[in-house]
Amino acid sequence: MTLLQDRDARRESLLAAADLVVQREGASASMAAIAAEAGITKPILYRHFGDKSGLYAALAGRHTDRLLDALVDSLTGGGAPRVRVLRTIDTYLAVIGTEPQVYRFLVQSEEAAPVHGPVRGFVRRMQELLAAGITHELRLASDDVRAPVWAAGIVGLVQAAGERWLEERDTDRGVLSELLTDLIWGAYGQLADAQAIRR
Amino acid sequence: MTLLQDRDARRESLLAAADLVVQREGASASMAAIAAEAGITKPILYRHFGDKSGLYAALAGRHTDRLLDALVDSLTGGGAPRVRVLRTIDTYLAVIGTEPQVYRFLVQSEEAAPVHGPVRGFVRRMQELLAAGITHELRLASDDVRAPVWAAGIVGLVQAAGERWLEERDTDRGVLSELLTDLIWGAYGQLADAQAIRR
DNA sequence: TGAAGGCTGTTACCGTTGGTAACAGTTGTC
DNA sequence: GACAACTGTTACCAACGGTAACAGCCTTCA
Repeated sequence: MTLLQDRDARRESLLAAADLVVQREGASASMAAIAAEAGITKPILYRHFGDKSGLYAALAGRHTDRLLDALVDSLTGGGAPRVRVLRTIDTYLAVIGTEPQVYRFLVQSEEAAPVHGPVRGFVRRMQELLAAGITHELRLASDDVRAPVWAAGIVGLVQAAGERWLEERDTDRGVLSELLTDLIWGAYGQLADAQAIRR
Repeated sequence: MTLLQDRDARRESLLAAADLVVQREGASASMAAIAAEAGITKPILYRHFGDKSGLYAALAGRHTDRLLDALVDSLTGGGAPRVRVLRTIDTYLAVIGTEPQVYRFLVQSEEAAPVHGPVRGFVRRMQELLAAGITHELRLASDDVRAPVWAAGIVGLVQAAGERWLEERDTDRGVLSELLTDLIWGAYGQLADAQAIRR
């Protein structure tokens, strides 16, 4: 029992060290450097994470899980649909705006392929969540392709607008959240009116 | 003169060989393998492209330039704005649907960071093009942030929906193009009505 | 008590890869 | 015919991911 606790605690401390090195040296940080930061040697890292992609996946998963939790809370909290969407977008922007290095590690990281796995998983889960919400909210048929297409689109829209905002920072976060929500709501009406498209 | 021609022709043949190897072995192809495919040795590659990221950037740039040309043609061709947007989206989907390996090399390539440069350049040019078009079409003020935000969003929306479509292939291309155009048009109206947001 | 097994940690090594220095052949020029 | 410039090669280096083999330590059980 305490063994497992020790193992988990150790794993956490290793991830913390890896986080440090990645923030400092970028995603191309070497396993030896991470091991040195943690005060141990390479084989221990490999015993814990299998290989480099395992470590990076764990590192990324940690962040995506946290982000996903925050977004799910925002989306499933109280309020009218539009309020919930606005709140979710604002939460997303708040997180990436507060920790841009983490964001860059996750989506733009030069030379960090293993990260793609967790990130894709995160994006997919977000899409599924939205698609289910849309299907329910608009009372669409369960095989109407428009829900997943729209869900994928909205995720991409917010992600791209957020990335641009990170680079430019030419708007208040709240204003941007409102603008994006407005845009989405306009298209939302479009979706509600038209005919079903079965897959 | 003929020297430059030779050099360019050679460069092209090297890129073609690199293309082959990358399609076959993925983006983690080694420089030695590419050199072997081209029938020469490593230092020649390095003399032409500087380093690995130079080669990959050239390779990616080739594809993004081609794609950008096709999209610009579609977008600036004749027809009403909605027709031009529909045509552009359809062109995009046609290209990525026809050459999914190229698409994956460009945006999902495991372990091919240098590619991000050209791809980001491509995305940025596309965003600027759209932002200018929107500003002009809706007669927005040149410092209205909504145009670039919206442009970034629409690019992200189409990209994300396209990526999902590549994985699922659960709709006809034409139907998807129409659906995306409808969605965008709905938001477009939203944008036209609201107040300006100056940066 | 003491021997055996498993866990934690290390050193030292291997194979591959990106990248380069140094050298050889070839061709055009004065 | 010497010389410069270019094209090409071999042979090497450094760094990195990954692993085998060994050493100490703590628990467990006869």
